[in-house]
Amino acid sequence: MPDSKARLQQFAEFLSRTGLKTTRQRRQIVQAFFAAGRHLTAEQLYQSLQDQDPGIGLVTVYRTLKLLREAGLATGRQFGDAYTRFDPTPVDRPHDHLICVRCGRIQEFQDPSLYTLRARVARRQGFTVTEHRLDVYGLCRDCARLDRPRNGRSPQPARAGRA
Amino acid sequence: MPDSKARLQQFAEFLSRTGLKTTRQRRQIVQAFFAAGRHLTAEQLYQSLQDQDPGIGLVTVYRTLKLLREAGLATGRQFGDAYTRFDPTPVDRPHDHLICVRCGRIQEFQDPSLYTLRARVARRQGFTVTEHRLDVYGLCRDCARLDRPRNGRSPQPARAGRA
DNA sequence: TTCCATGCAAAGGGTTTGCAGGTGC
DNA sequence: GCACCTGCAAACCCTTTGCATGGAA
Repeated sequence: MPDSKARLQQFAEFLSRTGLKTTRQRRQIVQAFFAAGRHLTAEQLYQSLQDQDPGIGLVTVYRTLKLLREAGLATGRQFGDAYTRFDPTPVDRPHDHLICVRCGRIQEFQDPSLYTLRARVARRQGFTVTEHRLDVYGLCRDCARLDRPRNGRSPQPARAGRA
Repeated sequence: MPDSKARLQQFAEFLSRTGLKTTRQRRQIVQAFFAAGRHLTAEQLYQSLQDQDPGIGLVTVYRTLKLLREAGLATGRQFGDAYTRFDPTPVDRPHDHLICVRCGRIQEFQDPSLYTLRARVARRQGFTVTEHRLDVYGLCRDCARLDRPRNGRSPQPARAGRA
């Protein structure tokens, strides 16, 4: 949670600029969002707020996340399960994801050469790139280790259901 | 639709191997699926079948697509809208996607250096890669052209709602 | 003749919307 | 005080499931 203050500020400005209001709920949701880890679902964010203020509805969380996206401060992604997961934007550094198909763990990585590739592909196809998303699927170190000796299935199964 | 005969054959084998039955509906759905373009939604596949046989239900299309996935002959992807889109598998060549955020058009590309990148990233993070998925978002040639002179919004808006 | 398959209708499940009462500004 | 907000419940929408009838083997 580096410059979450600045982010809160940005959101407040977005609200007043758009003629919207700063409410207790929005403040808390946005604060919790920037303080939390990445890849949160609306439900998870909602849960994390219940402790400090049970009077915040899931619906308001959804609505606030929508505003955050409109403000350019959040991005939504889907990783194959039914949920939309949210990240702060602009993210501290652009990154992509490694997803363990066994335990559902999500690791991040960045590789600059991806931008070269992206530009090359776009040029060839007459496309103007604005963004991309790369998901790499496989087994994380722990799950790969468990897989090699034939161990039953172990780590927590992901709720996911990739094709 | 190169070896769609072979694919039909594979599916028939899968069915009998699993103790399932080859029905008129399954034959038609699978045939239409392999004959059709890529990235079809269940609904689109269903529509394309209505002409030749109105007696095929959407539910059966869903069920058959599920079987195709279990047989390893189809893959499902989500591109940011609510629908799951289906591709024949193993695909003629591995490919990734360029998605126009304006008109929803989907182009394909392949770039071998992606595999190098993927391997490098995995090695660094102790990950064992099985597959990946790269979606590049932006404007296709036509939409970019329409965007430059300030033209209202034009081409068919995607039903999508990316973050 | 035995299961499996189909189609309809209804249920699931994440997300959005309508509405009546609250609350920033 | 006028909009905008909130929370609840209900609606949405794609997809799946229950059930009674039909059909492959």
